[in-house]
Amino acid sequence: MRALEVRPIKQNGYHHGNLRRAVLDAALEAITESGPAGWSLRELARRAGVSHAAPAHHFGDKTGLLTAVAAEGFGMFADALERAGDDALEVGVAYVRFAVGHRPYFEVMFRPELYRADDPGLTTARERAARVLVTSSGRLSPGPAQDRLTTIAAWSLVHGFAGLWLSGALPEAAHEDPEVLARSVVRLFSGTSLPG
Amino acid sequence: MRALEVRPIKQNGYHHGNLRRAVLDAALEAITESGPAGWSLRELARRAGVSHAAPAHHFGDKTGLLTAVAAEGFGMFADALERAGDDALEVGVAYVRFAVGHRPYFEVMFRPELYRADDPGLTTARERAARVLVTSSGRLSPGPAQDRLTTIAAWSLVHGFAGLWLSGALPEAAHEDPEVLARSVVRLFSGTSLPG
DNA sequence: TGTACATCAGTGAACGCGCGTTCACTGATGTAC
DNA sequence: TGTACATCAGTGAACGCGCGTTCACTGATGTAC
Repeated sequence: MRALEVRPIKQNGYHHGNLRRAVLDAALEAITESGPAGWSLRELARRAGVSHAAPAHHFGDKTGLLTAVAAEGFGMFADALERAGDDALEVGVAYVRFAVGHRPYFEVMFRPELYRADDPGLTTARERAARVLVTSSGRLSPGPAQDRLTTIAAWSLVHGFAGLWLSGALPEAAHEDPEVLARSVVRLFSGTSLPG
Repeated sequence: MRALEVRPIKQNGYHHGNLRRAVLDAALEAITESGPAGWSLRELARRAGVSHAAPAHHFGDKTGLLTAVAAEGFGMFADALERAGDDALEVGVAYVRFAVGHRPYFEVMFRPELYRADDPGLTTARERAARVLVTSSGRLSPGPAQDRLTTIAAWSLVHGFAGLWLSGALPEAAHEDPEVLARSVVRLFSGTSLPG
């Protein structure tokens, strides 16, 4: 499952050239509108303007397609966290930014029952993301014995904030910038909160 | 949608007596196995041993059924949080305990796109639960200006922990008691963490 | 440069199946008298 | 206590539809010579 593979775009009758990408994009669109379960392979084919058998040709079945989505998502996610560096605050904010900015990916990534969690590319990217979380949160730990708890707490905090935001459970915050709010929340947690 | 209504059980041919409850229980079972989207009304009818038209008779459609599940879930959830009292630690632990112990309810409750979020009974119960969260977390706030942030942070923490636990994202914790681990995590957050 | 051929991405017709919905019907229950 | 009737929960046959899957086919591309 080489999710990030990009092929040259050619649109001449047979040999679409980028059908795999087109179906993935249709899937992301459909997930945005109806969630990871509210559509069929035939609907994706319709959206992508290809024959109804084409998605199965590339991905086998829905699970294969969602595995590709999750793998691509974890790759982008790991990149985003790594770009945030070693600082726990920035990594936390990047976590939320990714979830809000790449909602269809995020919605699939943390529902492993939707895809094949043992996909090698996916696993590698997920571990890469986890490494950033462990490293950055470690610096918040009051002592080595609390390292693991601190990582779990920091991860829970940003993951929960993202989930609550995405589900609309924070209605009073609907018109705030989620990134700004997340920054305040993480700052409060990490004990460097400023008054006001 | 009076989700908590209980009728006398009578099992004599026509007039099942508790068909509504039977279909709801079948739905909870199906959600446990396949998530909130991986089944049909006809499958629930088969599970409950009633005619295939019966679920629609009671709930209209899938959305109606999931509204009943969410309403019942929020009712139980609010009860559980209220039982935990004013203490933020105990409320946080009760939050996680509910999520882990009533997974199919929890999985529906925080996906409002699955149900009619304006259902009156549901709304009332949800607000009741929110009140407990606001009240208990307020006692952790460093000052009135941080009350709201503190509530969001505390809520995010336990919500995120529950989500990560349920999705299996904390594999190294798979054999620990989620309630014990949650207690440690919340304790760390609330600044009363004990060494070890 | 030209021809023959293997490969394989993508097509589209055909299939059987489970779905939600409709609707006339059944029969248990409660109530009126 | 007995009878007639209205109500309505639940049934089951029938429907049209979209689904995933299969499979013979098409035609663009790359390669060998």
